[in-house]
Amino acid sequence: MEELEKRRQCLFQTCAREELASAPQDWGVRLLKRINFLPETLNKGNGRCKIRMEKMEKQSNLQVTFSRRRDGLFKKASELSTLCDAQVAIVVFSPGKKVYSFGHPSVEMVTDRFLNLDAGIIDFDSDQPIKHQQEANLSHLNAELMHLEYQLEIEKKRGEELDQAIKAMHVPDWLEVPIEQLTVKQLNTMKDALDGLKKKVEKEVRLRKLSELLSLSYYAGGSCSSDAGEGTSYSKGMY
Amino acid sequence: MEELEKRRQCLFQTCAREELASAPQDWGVRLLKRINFLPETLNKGNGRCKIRMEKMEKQSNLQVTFSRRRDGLFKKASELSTLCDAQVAIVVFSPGKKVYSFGHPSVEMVTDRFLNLDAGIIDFDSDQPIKHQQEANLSHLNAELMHLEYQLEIEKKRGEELDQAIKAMHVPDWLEVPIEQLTVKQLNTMKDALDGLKKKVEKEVRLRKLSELLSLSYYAGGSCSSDAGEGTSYSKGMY
DNA sequence: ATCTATTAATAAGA
DNA sequence: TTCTTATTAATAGAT
Repeated sequence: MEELEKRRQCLFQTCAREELASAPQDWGVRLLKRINFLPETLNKGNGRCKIRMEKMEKQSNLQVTFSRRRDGLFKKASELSTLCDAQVAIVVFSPGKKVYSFGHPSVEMVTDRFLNLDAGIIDFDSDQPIKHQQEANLSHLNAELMHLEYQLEIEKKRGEELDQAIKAMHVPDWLEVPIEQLTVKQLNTMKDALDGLKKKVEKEVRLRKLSELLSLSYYAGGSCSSDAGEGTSYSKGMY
Repeated sequence: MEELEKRRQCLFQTCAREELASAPQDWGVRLLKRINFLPETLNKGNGRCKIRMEKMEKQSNLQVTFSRRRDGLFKKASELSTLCDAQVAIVVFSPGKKVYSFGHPSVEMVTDRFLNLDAGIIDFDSDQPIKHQQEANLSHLNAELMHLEYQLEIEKKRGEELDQAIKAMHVPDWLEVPIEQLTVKQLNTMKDALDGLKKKVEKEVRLRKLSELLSLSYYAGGSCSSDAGEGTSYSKGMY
């Protein structure tokens, strides 16, 4: 087929260029991705897109995303319990007030165990059940704190590294924007703008390279496959 | 380099074979994957392998897998709560008897809600001081969390207002650069710079969220974290 | 803990 | 809801 032949040509030529000199381990995949990328018309369907980690606004998307991710979460939990012989319980309330739960061996079993740990053994004649409760709560909070402090440490470290990297790269003057004076929302907006510009730049680069080769335009048809499957105690209720 | 040459040869030969005749949409990626596969010596490291969904036998692997998947599970839960504004609680017991939990807004809050649904309304009669105490503690924690969420709400609202303002200003001038007049090299440099700046912005966002939560939390410098975190509590304890 | 290569999850659209 | 496609994200195994 001639479309195939065109692709071959394109591949050969690009492959013969010097950009492979520094061949990383996944050079092939990168190269082919780039090639597949070139003709805009080649991509017919929309694939998965990156999303921002914040509340979704569109109700329709939110609904379907909630379903998908809830299922995914329960699947992960199922796998964890299977692979590692762990007990897991999950309870999820959707914004629409529906409740979903997953439990291995059962939600009640796990939460019971957890609550008993958390509240201490409730002795019926002790004169200080309160203390038990408080201590349990305290150690719980302490554990939480330690974890959070650890996370903070990580963040700081990473931040410093990034600062170093940026300093080392001599950012052009026009990129110097007083980030510190912006709000989070502004920063997000800026990030989007940067993404857009970056894509623009990348596209320009691709077009430049392509114009040196040939002006090929083709389209593609194709298929894919998927799989799924699992089964564990999986309850879903509505209230 | 001769390794590169080997790869090229391999690519050319395979590319000339007939197996591409039925070229699917991702033919390139598949092809290159297969090629990377061919010469064993070209694969430096081992990548992810498929695993069977059954109890892992090797203790060493089990331990690390448990950690990874637990983290992954909590991350997914965090994302679910952030994206879909859902309440999520997870409790996990490792085979080693350690307990880990995740909750948004807190494990107690969600399990409470769940148990109340499950068992009906708790009697508020005063013949059970223990219950009273527990409820008092819980309501204390709950109040705290509600406060946090309220603050976040305010912050979000303010952010949206600012976002509107920004949109009204259009894209800043410094983003308008005459791409068409640059060389490929300049474009690449620019791309790198954009990447750097983007990372910087993302980092700033993270730090903002972090410091915001830090200043809100009144437990001895407690903090929260992670790129999805917001008001999510993330606890890990040992008993 | 890090790295790499692979599998798995999933955002959009129909 | 379910299917498809194209990407991003998670993670198994080795270092």
